[in-house]
Amino acid sequence: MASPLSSQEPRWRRLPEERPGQILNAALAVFGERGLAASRLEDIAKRAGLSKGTIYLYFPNKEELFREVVRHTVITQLEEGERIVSENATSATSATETLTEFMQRYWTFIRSAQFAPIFRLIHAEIHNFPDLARFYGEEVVARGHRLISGIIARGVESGEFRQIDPAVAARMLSAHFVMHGLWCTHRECFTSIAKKSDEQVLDELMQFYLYAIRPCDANQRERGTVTL
Amino acid sequence: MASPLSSQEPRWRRLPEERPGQILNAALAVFGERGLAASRLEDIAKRAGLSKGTIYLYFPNKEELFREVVRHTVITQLEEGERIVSENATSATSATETLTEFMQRYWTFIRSAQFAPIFRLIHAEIHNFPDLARFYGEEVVARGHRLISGIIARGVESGEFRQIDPAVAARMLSAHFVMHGLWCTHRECFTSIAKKSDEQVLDELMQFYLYAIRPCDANQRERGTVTL
DNA sequence: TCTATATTACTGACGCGTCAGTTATTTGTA
DNA sequence: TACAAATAACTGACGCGTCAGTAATATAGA
Repeated sequence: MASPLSSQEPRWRRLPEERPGQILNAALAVFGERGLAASRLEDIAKRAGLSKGTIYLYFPNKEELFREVVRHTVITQLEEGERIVSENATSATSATETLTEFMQRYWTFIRSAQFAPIFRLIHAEIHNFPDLARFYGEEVVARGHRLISGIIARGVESGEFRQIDPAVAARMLSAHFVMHGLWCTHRECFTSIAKKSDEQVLDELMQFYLYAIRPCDANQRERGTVTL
Repeated sequence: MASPLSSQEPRWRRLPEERPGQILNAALAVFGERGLAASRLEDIAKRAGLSKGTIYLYFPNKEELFREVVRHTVITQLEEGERIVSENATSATSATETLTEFMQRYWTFIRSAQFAPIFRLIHAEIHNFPDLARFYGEEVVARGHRLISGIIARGVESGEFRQIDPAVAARMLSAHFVMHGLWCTHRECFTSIAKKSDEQVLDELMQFYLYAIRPCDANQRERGTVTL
């Protein structure tokens, strides 16, 4: 794997700035695969190209490392998400266009390497870390739903979407995306999507959802333009 | 909790027939709370009102116990589900009625004490137990989706539902229900459903989904009859 | 040379799995 | 019916491996 160490190269390099991030990434990967209890600090260290002791220079213990992994990952994703959304806010497009673009972004987020492990971890440890659970519920789920329902509400007002409770519609969208994301992460197990690409699945999600929130007449019109 | 033992009552009773089931139930509860690795056999034993050694009279080791917990729970639920569906098959009702009734049953299943823990466990251990993952994917998810798409297909044919790929529609239904089931299990964390009852959530699910699969004209008509 | 950074070797707690021993129940015998 | 012997069911303390956390040692880099 690695080239044989020339005697010149140091066995390791001092990189105190980069260590926390490296450790957090490695930890997310290992925690995500094995779960908190079954993950060994030594495996995390190996994955980060370090020794176990080094982890303890940056994190007080396994539990705090776990907390930081969740917080760090979630916050990183959140900022990334917010950046994306604010980019889009500049162009004053229709609610449908905004929503479509949002769904595309949302799907890439859901299908990113971080989402599935974090989701699993949070749901697995929700009993043991109520503080993280609350943090996740408030800062991620609720915040995300608020973002979506904002778009929906605008569409309802403009008549692009039917009279529907935006909060409900937001939950439905989220449920679709999260669940399909999880299934796609384990394609090999779930035959119904085994042969479909991420793009195909997204397409199905968008079509289904848009039909579900559009008023009857809009769907009528849409039907005319699309050939089955 | 327990009444003080009268000197007559034995410290324990021989119940070889009932033991496996008791152990499996206790194990599901503990595994579901703590996860596989963090669960101690002694806690499971205590919960079942037994000592640790007794577990080893019925199961070879922790891992096999886990396998059996998943298989047993899943199969039990599956049989229950099938019983319910076959009951309903006798009455020749409309696809909409069948679907509505199915959704009600499905929701009670999803909201049962067993569903959330099993879901968490399978998703947490999917990497470590590929055999269970395949079993779950084939025998539960795929089978369930086939059941649903059968109902949908009938509705499409009869014109009750719009022209939609029944397999896709089945997945969407499932995604809605599973995800909302998980959220409802942790109401305290998810503010958007914190104040809603299970019945309200089901109602929202049904209304949203039915709109999404009905043809435009049916939704038009429906709109007339329902006051918002 | 000095010290912050990293490694390696170690310790102790914890929990799985075992098994010698205990208790409930059944069966045989009077 | 009564009680002893046999058996099946169950218990809980202990051995042994594993791993989080720590102490002692090494090395990069100023």
